[in-house]
Amino acid sequence: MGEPTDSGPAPAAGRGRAALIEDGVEFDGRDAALLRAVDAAGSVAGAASELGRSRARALTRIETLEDAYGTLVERRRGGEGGGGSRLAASARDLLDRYDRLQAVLAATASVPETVLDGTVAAVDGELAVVDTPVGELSGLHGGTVDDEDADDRADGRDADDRADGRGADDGADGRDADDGADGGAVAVGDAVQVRIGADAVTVNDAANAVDPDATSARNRLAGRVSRIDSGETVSTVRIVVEPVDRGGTDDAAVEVAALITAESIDRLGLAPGDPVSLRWKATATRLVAQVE
Amino acid sequence: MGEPTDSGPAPAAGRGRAALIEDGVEFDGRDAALLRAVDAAGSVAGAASELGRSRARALTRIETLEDAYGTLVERRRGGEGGGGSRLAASARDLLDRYDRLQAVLAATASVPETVLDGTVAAVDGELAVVDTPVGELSGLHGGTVDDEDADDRADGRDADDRADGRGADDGADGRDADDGADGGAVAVGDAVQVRIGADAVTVNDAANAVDPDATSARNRLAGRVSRIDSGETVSTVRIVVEPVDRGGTDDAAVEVAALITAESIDRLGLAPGDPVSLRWKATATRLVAQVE
DNA sequence: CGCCGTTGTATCTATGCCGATACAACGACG
DNA sequence: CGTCGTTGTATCGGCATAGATACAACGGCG
Repeated sequence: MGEPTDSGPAPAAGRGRAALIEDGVEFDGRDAALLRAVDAAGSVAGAASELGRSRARALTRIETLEDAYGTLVERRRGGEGGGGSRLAASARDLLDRYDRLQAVLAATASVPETVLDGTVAAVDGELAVVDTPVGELSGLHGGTVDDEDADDRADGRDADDRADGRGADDGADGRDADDGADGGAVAVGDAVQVRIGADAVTVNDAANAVDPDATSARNRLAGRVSRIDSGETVSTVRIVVEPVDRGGTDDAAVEVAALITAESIDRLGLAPGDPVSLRWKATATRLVAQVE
Repeated sequence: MGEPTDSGPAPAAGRGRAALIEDGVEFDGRDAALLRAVDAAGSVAGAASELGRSRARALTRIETLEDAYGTLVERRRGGEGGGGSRLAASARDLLDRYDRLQAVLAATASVPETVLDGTVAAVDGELAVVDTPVGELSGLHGGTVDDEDADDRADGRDADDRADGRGADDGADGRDADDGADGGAVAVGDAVQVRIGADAVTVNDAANAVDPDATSARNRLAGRVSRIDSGETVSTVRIVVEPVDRGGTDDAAVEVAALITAESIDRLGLAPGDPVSLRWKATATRLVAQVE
């Protein structure tokens, strides 16, 4: 494809980069490109020359990956055409998984987010209630949902016949040192950031109140549309929410972003100034310990 | 803190690793740990010795980072205690941003997801309609929402007085080579994975139908609760959705995962076998090109 | 003024990863 | 049986990064 003069592991999405990790071995964009090239060329040698990188290195790299991720490439030497290599089914699953991670990263980089600073008011398991300028919001903290039986990873998949080589074994993954912000757990009184992805916020007609008991969306705010940044088919709607009076001095208006389709804007008849009701799930709200 | 015998950049979250990228310079867990150590020790020298790494390297690393991210550490030599270093406000913002990325990554690694294979039926801008075993679903493809004026990055922030050193300039970010799956754009007829995060799916009482015009959530499915994996305060509910009859042979049942709070389960009175209505936003649905 | 611990800066060395190269083993095919 | 292009395997050198070390500059403070 392009000129192979490029270096670097993987530019990936926007202003972030993500890689899978298993057993201490990273699987990054470079590895993904290698597997894809093997798939296309039908041989590791062909893939290496296509990518302009060393064949021997490519082979040892594949072996390193296979030590961590299991069989990825079925290699055969001798025979028709001198031999050749094909991707194992698990390699395709791995690539799919990598692409999904990449898509999620791209999404977090490109989808607007609302970040509110607050203090933890209550902690109950992996859920916490945070006191923010717009009132109490609840969200998730900590990395994992199910700590014990991890690797549960749902996967409805479907009628497709692919093997689901997902689980692997995980292997405890020793070192978890130096990340600073430990696991992500918070305690009452901690200063935290409340992150709300604009793609998680549902906009409702203010008049048409939904029966609160009929939905699992907990967080709720009322506000007025302040601005609509129209894209071709997707628009970012910003809603001004009046801060609650907490006696403090910090009573600036807060703007919450919501990403909705242009069609929905039409359907709801949204325009700046309109009163709307916002709603989003606690489980789509992430709590991040604040630096200071 | 721990013993500095560790190496490697940063194990980060679960089975993934992420880093920020600006101007070709990666900001990873190692850098985050360095900045945090500087903040704690009050000097780069102290931070380096605390982390068990070279002081000179730590300094040059900070300079490299500053070339890309702007001022991060205010250094002062001579004077009381011989000098010292303090984190600039933008460094705290950067750390917060890194932590948020980490949190999102950890979330995608630990939150169940539903992946459906389908084929693109229609593309309209960044939105696409995909034909899946359970009918047509719409979701986002491609990395960015606003391509032109990127770096728009909403940020309600709030009354806090922090400077928002977010925007930077981006700088086009040259190389976007070797990722294989280009940008993420799809075309009609493409085989794609439809990724639905369990934290995006809202569960509604089947009886209590919400006026479709009152919400911006587009995707809708009816099904029955098949299993509830209860966590302490957050549970994963799996809902079996009957496949639509498409004349094909692939008519296995599809299970969709939804992450909801235990409290919501109580409130809705959910139990296996109950009919429910699922709802989630098109903008919370990511389309990923399939490998083969 | 000298002490002190820090920030700057330069240089040498160790390490690890990658490309380059070379050679053996393999097995269908002509 | 020889050819062919591939998979294995080993070794060498280049290059980038990090650690180690050394020394100058700085500026409060005793």
